[in-house]
Amino acid sequence: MTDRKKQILASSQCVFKEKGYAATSVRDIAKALKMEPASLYSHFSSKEDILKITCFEMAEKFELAVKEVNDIYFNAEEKLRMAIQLHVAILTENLNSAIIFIRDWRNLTGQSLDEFISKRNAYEMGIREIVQTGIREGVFNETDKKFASLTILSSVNWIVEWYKEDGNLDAQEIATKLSDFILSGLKKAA
Amino acid sequence: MTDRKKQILASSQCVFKEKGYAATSVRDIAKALKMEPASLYSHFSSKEDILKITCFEMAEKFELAVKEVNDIYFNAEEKLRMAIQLHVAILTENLNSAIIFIRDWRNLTGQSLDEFISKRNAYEMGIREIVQTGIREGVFNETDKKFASLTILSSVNWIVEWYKEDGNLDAQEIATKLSDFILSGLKKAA
DNA sequence: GTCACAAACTAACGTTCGTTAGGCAATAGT
DNA sequence: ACTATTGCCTAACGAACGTTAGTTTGTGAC
Repeated sequence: MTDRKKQILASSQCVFKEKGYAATSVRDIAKALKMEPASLYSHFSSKEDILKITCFEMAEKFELAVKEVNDIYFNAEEKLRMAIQLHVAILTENLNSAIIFIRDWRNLTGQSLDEFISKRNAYEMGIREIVQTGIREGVFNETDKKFASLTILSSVNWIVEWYKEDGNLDAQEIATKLSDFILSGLKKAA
Repeated sequence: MTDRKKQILASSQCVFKEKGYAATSVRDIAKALKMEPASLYSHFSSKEDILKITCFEMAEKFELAVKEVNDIYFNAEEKLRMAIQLHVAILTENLNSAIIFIRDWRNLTGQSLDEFISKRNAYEMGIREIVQTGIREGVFNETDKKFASLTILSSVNWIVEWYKEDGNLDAQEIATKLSDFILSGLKKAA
């Protein structure tokens, strides 16, 4: 990928973040780059191409993260904390793409959509297995594994809705707080 | 609101749920109702009118729910459990609208958008106050209140992504599980 | 029977959409 | 110096968009 292509990609993602993929026109993207709409097609084959690249680049990052966690860390709490930390890091370091990954992937069509969904499911299964490991090890409460992993992922993903780069919480702090919350809950130990 | 208008509204919401508001055309809605696009304008002034009604009807339900909780329930854990239960009930009983409420409100414009955001913020503040009460009462851990309430809301809202009416969990069960998870976390008490 | 009204229709408006065709200027390789 | 390639341009395509105007149809009230 050329530098120019990366630059156009980043700018597109910025516009998508603001208006959403479906409500953003190719002309909006071009305007943000101060170029003509038609010129975009020297770099991308279609508007959906931009969405596709964005979604799959993010999917790959998450795929690598879950692999890393499973390769290196041994006990379940450690694994879960690390998975959350990596997840938060990916989201915050790629905030525009992350929002598109979470919010706009539905606009993919055909085979891309199917492939994306299966990658998403694979990642979710990765998290679910960590939860399962914890239960097997006796350190997590027996619980509905699917339910628990969906709840974990939802609270992690939601940070893209309020995270600001110049806010008072950095990614590491967020990950720690989130992990504490997920592991220990709100209620004071009796 | 006439029955026919309600019917058209419900059908529109169903189409919006599938494709998203921005990607849905007035012609898509009309086709689902087996009527002509122009006929919709006997009932609604614009496509955005449908979105507006949907979002604000949902906002009102949530507004009433938080009021009810604050009027009736006294201790913080009870309040939080009830708020979650009502929230889940609203989502599951109005699944199509709920998805639009959560996902598509950004497509509102002008004053409607501002008003919607302020209603949303008010609701979030209601939840935050419940958390605050719990901390004051000494039953919740001292924590970042904003962070905690956002995390709670995110995990509750995410159920619209996977909840199926014919699934094996009903709304009450989901609310209980979610409350348990939020209050006690994943980790076994030491 | 006719009047009023609601709710649907047909037809079309002007705009915006994603995309393509074809050309022009600059740059790099030989 | 010539050629190929890259990256942008202008112009425009056909399709789809949200919406409006004006008309017809069906229904209930008097």
